[in-house]
Amino acid sequence: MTSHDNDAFKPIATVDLAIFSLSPAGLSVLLVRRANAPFSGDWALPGGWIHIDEDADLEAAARRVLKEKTGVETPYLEQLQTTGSRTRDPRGWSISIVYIALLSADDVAERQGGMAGEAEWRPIGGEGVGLSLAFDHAALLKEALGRIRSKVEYSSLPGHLLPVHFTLSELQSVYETLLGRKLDKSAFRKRMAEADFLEPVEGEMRRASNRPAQMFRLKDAQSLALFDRTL
Amino acid sequence: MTSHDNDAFKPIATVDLAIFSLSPAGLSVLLVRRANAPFSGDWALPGGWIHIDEDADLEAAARRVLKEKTGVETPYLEQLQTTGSRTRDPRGWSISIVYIALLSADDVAERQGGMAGEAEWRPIGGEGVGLSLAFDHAALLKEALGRIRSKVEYSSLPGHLLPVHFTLSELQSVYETLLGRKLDKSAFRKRMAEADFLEPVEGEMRRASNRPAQMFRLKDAQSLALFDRTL
DNA sequence: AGAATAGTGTCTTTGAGACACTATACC
DNA sequence: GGTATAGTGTCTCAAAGACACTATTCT
Repeated sequence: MTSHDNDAFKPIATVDLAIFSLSPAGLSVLLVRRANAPFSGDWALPGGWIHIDEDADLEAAARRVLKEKTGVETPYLEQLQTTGSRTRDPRGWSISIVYIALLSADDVAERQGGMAGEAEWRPIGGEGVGLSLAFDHAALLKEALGRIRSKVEYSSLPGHLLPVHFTLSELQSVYETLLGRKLDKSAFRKRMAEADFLEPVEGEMRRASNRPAQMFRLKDAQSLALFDRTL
Repeated sequence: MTSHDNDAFKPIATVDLAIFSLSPAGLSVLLVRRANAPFSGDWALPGGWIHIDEDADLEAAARRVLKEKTGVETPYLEQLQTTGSRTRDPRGWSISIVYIALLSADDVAERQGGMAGEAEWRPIGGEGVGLSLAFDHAALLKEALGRIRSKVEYSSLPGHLLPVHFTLSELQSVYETLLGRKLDKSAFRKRMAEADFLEPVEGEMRRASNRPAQMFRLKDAQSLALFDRTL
């Protein structure tokens, strides 16, 4: 047995989540207020220790944290990156494995009030949430935003933030919000048709005081589809 | 203090590296033969425990391992992903943070024989090295290859595998090797000029029994430049 | 001059963007 | 018919690929 089987030499390991959804104000992230030291009272990304007796693997740990904080079980979930250093947590050498989760608007609507206490959706303004966050979470959130904004250009990512059924106009609107620029309707529809990650919901139409619109759903709500080219 | 300050609840944490270079047979990866259990005698990606008294952060740990195994200090280094589960290491719940390193051909030439014993360059054939590897390292290597192959399409990645000075023809040839297809010379040169990550080495020319070729170097040997569009 | 590779110019085709048009509902 | 949004067609322009041509060295 080496000295490293002595647990005093092991770093601390947590899983932290950047959980995103759409609110009327645009893209929002879920933050929790810390109850305990360190950083007691500060806002932070939801997270928790890895439970080696309970979690089969890292993704299971991330899903457990997500379930605890939001009640949602099967969102889009992707590993972002891992940070670790001697100084990021005053309690000692610490590692954080960060995941990004995208919640469908349906999930968010269902869970109104059913969320863990002291958790709150904060809209994203420019670089972040305009709050100082615990640990290095402000930097982690910035990384997560960078990843999301870059993926909007070449993936089905925005579709995972909408309700399960949506129209092409609604989808285009989310792309425009996240990209911060207008897209051409004709070109957009051509790209969606090529990309082939949507399927029409037969018979379902969005009705209003105008021509009804075909509703669509993602062919696979668990994974992103990537485009050949950029939008 | 919670029960998780008891170290028996902490997972094991290691840093593992997929170190790539170019050999006459094409892209190669550095493997080491394990001296101790578990998987004693098997080939594995080079790696090691995080030394919480010595490593300031994860990247420092990766650089330390790289230096120990190859002697190289400043290659291109990027975090790939983190795996962790109860079953991947028989000693217990274990996390591996995986990094990709790209070694310049100059570094490899210098270190001939200066490498740690029982380390060996293995050429990549299709999906992997054609060996069964310790732990889940075969899957990790496959992920690393996927990342590399995808980045060749839209980044300066191949330039990091060449000697510090190289010609455009040599660079094109590496792109072609990694992509597995031929590229048009004219289009390739236009793209490289736009991408703007190369600078000519004034006065230096590759001489042979034909027209001499201008030599180039990367403007930044530590980071990748990304293209707007795909090759 | 011939061989070999470096480096550039041109033509054709493809695809994205701009924009206008048609379609179908409610009022 | 008027209005509002859905959905499609067309034209233009720019970028990418194919390919041919010129340039420069050594033998």
